[in-house]
Order: sequence, then C-alpha cells, then structure tokens
Amino acid sequence: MTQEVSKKPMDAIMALCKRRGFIYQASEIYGGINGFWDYGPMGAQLKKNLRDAWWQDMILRPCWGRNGPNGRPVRNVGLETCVIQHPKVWEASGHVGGFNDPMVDDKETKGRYRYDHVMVFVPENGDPGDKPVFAYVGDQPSEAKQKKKAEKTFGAVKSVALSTIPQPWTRVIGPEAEKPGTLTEPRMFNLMFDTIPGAIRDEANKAYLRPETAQGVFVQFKNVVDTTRVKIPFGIGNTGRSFRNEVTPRNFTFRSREFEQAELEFFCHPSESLEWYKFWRDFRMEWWKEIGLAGENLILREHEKDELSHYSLGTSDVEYRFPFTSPGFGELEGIAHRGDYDLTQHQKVSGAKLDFFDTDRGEILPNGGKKGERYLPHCIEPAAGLDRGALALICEGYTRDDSRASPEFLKLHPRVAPIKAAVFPLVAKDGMPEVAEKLHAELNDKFWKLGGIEMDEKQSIGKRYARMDEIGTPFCITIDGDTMSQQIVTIRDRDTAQQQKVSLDKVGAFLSEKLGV
RNA sequence: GCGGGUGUAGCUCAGUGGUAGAGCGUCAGCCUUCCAAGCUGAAUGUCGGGGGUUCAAAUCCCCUCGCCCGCUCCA
Repeated sequence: MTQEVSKKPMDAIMALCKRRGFIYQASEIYGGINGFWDYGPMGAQLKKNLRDAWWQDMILRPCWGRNGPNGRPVRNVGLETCVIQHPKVWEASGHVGGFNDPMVDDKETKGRYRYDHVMVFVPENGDPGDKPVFAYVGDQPSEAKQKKKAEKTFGAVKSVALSTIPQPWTRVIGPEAEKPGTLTEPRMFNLMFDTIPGAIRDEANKAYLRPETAQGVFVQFKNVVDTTRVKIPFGIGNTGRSFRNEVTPRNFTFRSREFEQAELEFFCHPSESLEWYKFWRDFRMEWWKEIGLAGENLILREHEKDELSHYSLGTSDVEYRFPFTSPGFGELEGIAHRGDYDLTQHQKVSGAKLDFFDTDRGEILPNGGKKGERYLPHCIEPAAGLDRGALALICEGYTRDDSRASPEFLKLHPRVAPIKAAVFPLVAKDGMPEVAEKLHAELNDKFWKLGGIEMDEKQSIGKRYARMDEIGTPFCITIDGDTMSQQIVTIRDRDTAQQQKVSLDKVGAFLSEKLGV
C-alpha cells in the first residue's frame, strides 16, 4: 500500500528531474557511482537560488530584519572554510575517535560501544557452562551492576575482553541489556573519506574530507572575534560541500555521499542560550515555509531526551514528508543546542584560548562602564541540507492534474524557480516575434541576476506553456493581437493557468512585484 | 550488510535465440490568434558493463555496476 502511494510519484519526479535537466546521475555514462548526483542547468540554478536565499536571510539580513529574543537585531557574519582541515580538528570534534573504531551495537538497548572497551565477567575457571556471561564497560555504571549479577550466578568471577570470547555472542548479555545474545558483531564505521595531501604519498599525512561544515566555524571562531568587531550574541554562517561515507546511500539525492550544507553557529551567553535555541528553531521552521514548503508535509520535531547527544540541551529537526519517507518524515535541517561542547573540545585539543571577553556584562564600575565577563559561549546550530532542501522543493512543487493540458507541473516559489518568466509571441508572424524579442531583452536586463528570462517562439503555444510548467516557471508573457493593437500583453499564471491582461510597459513592474524585488 | 525488483532512444515502454522498435518528447519546415493541436521530414541506441554458450545473444549462463523497494544503518 505504502509502496503504491509513495513509489509512483517518486518515479515520476525522478523522470522529470532527468528529462528537464534538474538532476542527473553522476558519471552516468560510466554506469554511475553510488551516492553521487549532479545537477543539470535547472537544478544548478534552483539550488543556487536556495543557497542564496539562505545566505540573504541568515547573513545579509538575518531573520528578515527581525529582532532576536534580546530585543536587538540579529547579527550574523559569513565564513568559508576548507573541506580539508587539520586532522586534529576531527579528533577534537569526536568524529575520528567515535567512528573509526570497530563498534558493537546492542540490538536490545540500541546502545553502541567501542569493541575494544567492552569487557566481560566470566567465572574464575573461565567456563560458564550454559549460563550467560555479563558484558560491561569499565568505569561505567554497568561495571558494578554486571559484576553483582555475575557473582550471583558464578560466585568468583574474573574479567576478560569481549574479543577473547568466540562469536556469535549468543550467551553474552550486553552492558545495559536484560537478555543475552543482543550484541552485534563488531563493525568498522569508516564514515569519513580520507585523502593524503602532499605529492608524495605517505599514510602519516592522512587528512579527512569534512563530514560537516560546522567545525570550520569553531576552528576560526577566535579569528572572527578578533578581526571583525562582532559581539556576542552573534552567529557565523558557513556553506559548502561535506562528505560522508553513508552506509546505505538511498532515496535519490536524499542520502548522498557528497552533499552541501548551510550551517549557522550562533554564539551566545549560556544564560540566554535556551531562548536563542527556541528562537532559531522557530525561525528556521518559518523560513522553510516561506520559500515554498508551506503544506502539511513539513513538521518541526523536538527530539526526545534519549535522542539527545550527551552535551545537548535540546535538538529539533525540520522534517519533510518525502514520497519515499511517507507516511514518515526525513530530516531537512537540525537545530541543535550544542552548549560549549565544541569550543571546549577545540580549546582542549589545540591549546588555544577560545573564551570570549564580554564587555557588556559584569558589575557596573564607578565610571559607568562594566567590568566585563569572560566565558566560553554556548552555541546554537541550525544546520540545513541544501540538497535535501532542493529535493523537498521539487517534491512539494510536483503536481499532477490530468484535467490540464499540461498535467505535470512544478509549483516552485518564484524566489527559487530557476526560470522566472518566459516571453512568447503567440504566433511567429505579424511582427509579434520582434515585439517579444524586445520585451525579452528588456526583462533580461532587469532580472538576469535573479534567474533566467526565456524567450520561445517555436511550436504551438500549448507546448511552450507545458515546457515552462515542467520547470516551474511562474509566469509566461504572451505577445498577441492585443499587444500589436493596444500594447497589452497576456500574462499566464503557472498554477492556475489563469490569464490576465497587463500593459506592455507595466510588465517589468508586474514581475518586480511578483519576484519581490 | 541481507532480501526482493529492475536496467532497451531524452522520457514511458514493447521486443524470450535470427535485420533493434513504438508512443511521447527533441530538431527543421509548413500551418497556427492561447494551452503537449495539425501536416511533412529528420536526428538520436556501448540493448547498464564484462565474460561465456551458440553459426547467430537485448533474449540463455556466470560475474559485475547502477537505480528502486523492504529490513539494517544513520556520527
């Protein structure tokens, strides 16, 4: 049932993406490569428009000029950091330590442990017979708990490494588990791509392709503070490619191994961090609605306590109901309260001082100034996936209406539509092409920075409308008999196919209003 | 990672051992005063890839890659 509902629209969407130049498989003529996708002319512009919209609404004019919870305008600055960073960056962030080692999962408790950290209590003589043995992690609550249980079962016990027990571990009870046999075999999680900078190949120089853009911000936090007169609270935005060796690339571009992120790290005083977290969570949800995901397919989901990272005070996801996740949802953006975890880590690993001296805080001095306060800021991170965003815009916009002459169309918001408008002579004669060409040139001069303005005089008017519908062009402007006699054009709306008459010299103003410029 | 499905023109697909096809789209010309209309013509194929069987393979066999679905995974 779900298959029937979800599969067909996705197939049609993927066919349209290919047919009209939105998304191609990477290296297609060589058979494709798992987890990588390219954008065609339409897709490249769509994604660029989305990225620009993010940058405009987050960096150039944050939150549409709105005030933050402190009653002042929100201030953010931009940054662009390298895909390749010093390998220690990923040690500090926890990406190397956590995911390059073999891990065992507990299917019962969903716990995950480093294979080499898991120990097991077995009887002193080493032979448990047909009784279960008790796994634990040293210095964790599981150690005492499991020891007690083991002693109750066997009397005297000793401790051995999990690796000394032959697999499968059908009699091993996981550290937090109740039943035996729920630990999986150890698996290597090699989720970061690596590479070797330097002309001479030497494993010792191994570096990683970043799995997220965020760390570049933390690493440059001090430079930004020292050189740009920013004061807390403020944010640093960073967009760009990231790379993850996804276990299972799946669902079109949704889980790609190379993808683009748009992340903001917003730094604030610990006492205000919860307010800022809520502020960003709500704004980001509103933003996605504003650029076209206004329907019921978009939700904001607050993470449960047990989903949170150990350092996080709160995380929510903006999620979209894609055809392939339906009736469930897939993550578009995560808004995380990261506390001071990252700055603390980088401070520790690098040895650099990353705290902030806040001259707006502290007790008031006799001269009227403030004493200041030195602290490590807390960070709120709205981290969006641009490829997922673009895919969501396409899925949300994809509409099929068999009562129309052009049944398939993309209802893209004018701000993100790759082509903003098209000019057609109704017929290629009677002087119409010349007028159309003139209008096209005029509109192009005015709007080229926003996206394409097209001109098409080939074939029937119906086909031209249909083509524009499929790539989501919001407006088609037709030069017809009325234009020739009265200087009036016909503008057709993509979504309703309704037409309205507009004076030829007002077309620019009409588009300006509709495109919000 | 496991299991199922699938791969032939830009798209949708037919073609079960004997000359690679259709519809749509695309392009050109004609026609055309508002919705993939009509007429004429044209271009476009590593039949996913490699190997094998055969006089002959899109078709049979083996291997492999991609995509889709379900589990799994998801820092």
